[in-house]
Amino acid sequence: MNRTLRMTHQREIILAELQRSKTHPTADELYERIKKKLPRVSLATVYRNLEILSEAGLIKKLEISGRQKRFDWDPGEHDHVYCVRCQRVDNIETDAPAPSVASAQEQGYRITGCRIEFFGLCPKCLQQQKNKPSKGERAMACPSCTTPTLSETQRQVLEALANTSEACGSKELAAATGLESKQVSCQLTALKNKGLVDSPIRCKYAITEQGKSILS
Amino acid sequence: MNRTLRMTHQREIILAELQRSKTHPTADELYERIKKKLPRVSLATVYRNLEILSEAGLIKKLEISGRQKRFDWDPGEHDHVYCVRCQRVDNIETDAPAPSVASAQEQGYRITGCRIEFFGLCPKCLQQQKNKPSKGERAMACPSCTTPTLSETQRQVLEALANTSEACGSKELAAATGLESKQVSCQLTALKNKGLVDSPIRCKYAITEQGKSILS
DNA sequence: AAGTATATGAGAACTATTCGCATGTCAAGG
DNA sequence: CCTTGACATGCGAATAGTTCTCATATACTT
Repeated sequence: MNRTLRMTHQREIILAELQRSKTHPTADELYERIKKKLPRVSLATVYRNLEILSEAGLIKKLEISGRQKRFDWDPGEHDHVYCVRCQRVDNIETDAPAPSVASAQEQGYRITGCRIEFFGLCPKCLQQQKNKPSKGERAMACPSCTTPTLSETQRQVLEALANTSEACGSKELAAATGLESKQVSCQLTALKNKGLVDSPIRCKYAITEQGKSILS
Repeated sequence: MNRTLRMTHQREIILAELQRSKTHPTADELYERIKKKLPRVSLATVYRNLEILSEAGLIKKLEISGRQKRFDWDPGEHDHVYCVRCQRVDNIETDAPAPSVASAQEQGYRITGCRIEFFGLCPKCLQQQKNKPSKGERAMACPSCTTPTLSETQRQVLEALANTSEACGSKELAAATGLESKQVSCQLTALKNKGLVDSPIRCKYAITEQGKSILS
């Protein structure tokens, strides 16, 4: 009835690869690395084994703050910091006493443990933020900095905007593109959120550098 | 450039509904409740507004341990307990000092906050666990106790098993069902994991009570 | 009242993860 | 050394939770 764990080749590699990593990788970061040594592994196997190994207590599963799970080769007690920007997770040392179970008023709960997470910006993201002060609040809105993809309509609007020398209103753009003005203003909002367009004067729009570069 | 928040009807209702809840609901628990007052709302609206409201600081988003996000009408500082079994989340009071930012050795991080979560079993789940001592370790393996669904092949195997008076081997079952023995043993494993079948003697299988009940 | 900025509804898309099944492999026993 | 059954794997499909897209509707500002 109680299963016996078998140490298969893939399991060994997965464990080894995790143990050599200084950070706390996600399942698919590991998968990418493992594929180099074991080109035929399946992502499911990686997930499965990480799960199994952590149930067996050989590693630890970190379920930090809503995002992907991460895995820790060190199953001992320790706390973590994570970067709210790039999601990186590191160990952290604290000299505060761990809040004991006794210290909490457990209204009827049977408490079995406690997790402490710090969060903030990692050194790298801190650096980046200093370099580009990120005009306005926009940077916050868009967590990932990947190149945005444009819908057909958005491209049309953006191109029209690229052809004007000065900021112009949505009506002119509607005329230039042949689209309805409702549509245009809606697309402009989307483009603005992506940082491809900005609005130097209320209700006037201009293409940004980023907007130009995406067209080429 | 800086957006203005509009207090729309749906936003009001969402906020009101969250504020009246004693627990910390997930987005779609809220959605279900809100639909009763506002039948045409869309789930996306609920998500969007919860996000916006929490950015605005009117409510708080709880990203606890890997599962769904939950929302808290109280944006003030406080800690939480959650049930590892049913995922319920409650507030918890602790008399331990909050680990200050200073107490952590932030290797290059700029730390902006800290989160403390306790976990364990909530009163309800504690009760349930006492009532059924859950034979063996099986309960651990299957976190959710929902009725499992059977594939066609599994049902065949299970039915064959129901027709035998004693435990039997996979070969006999293969003969009885007309399936290949490989398939049968594979399905047996699946069925065993679901608790519908057990193996009183090594390599002999029998249907469990639960298995019988699922066939009817 | 007009016009712009914002918000919404509906459903598609996306991401991270798990499942189902056929097939492969290991270890023990005849 | 060959079978057998337990345990593993690869693959693709399924799922859950959440976000995005776009047309349309609504709230503010002037």
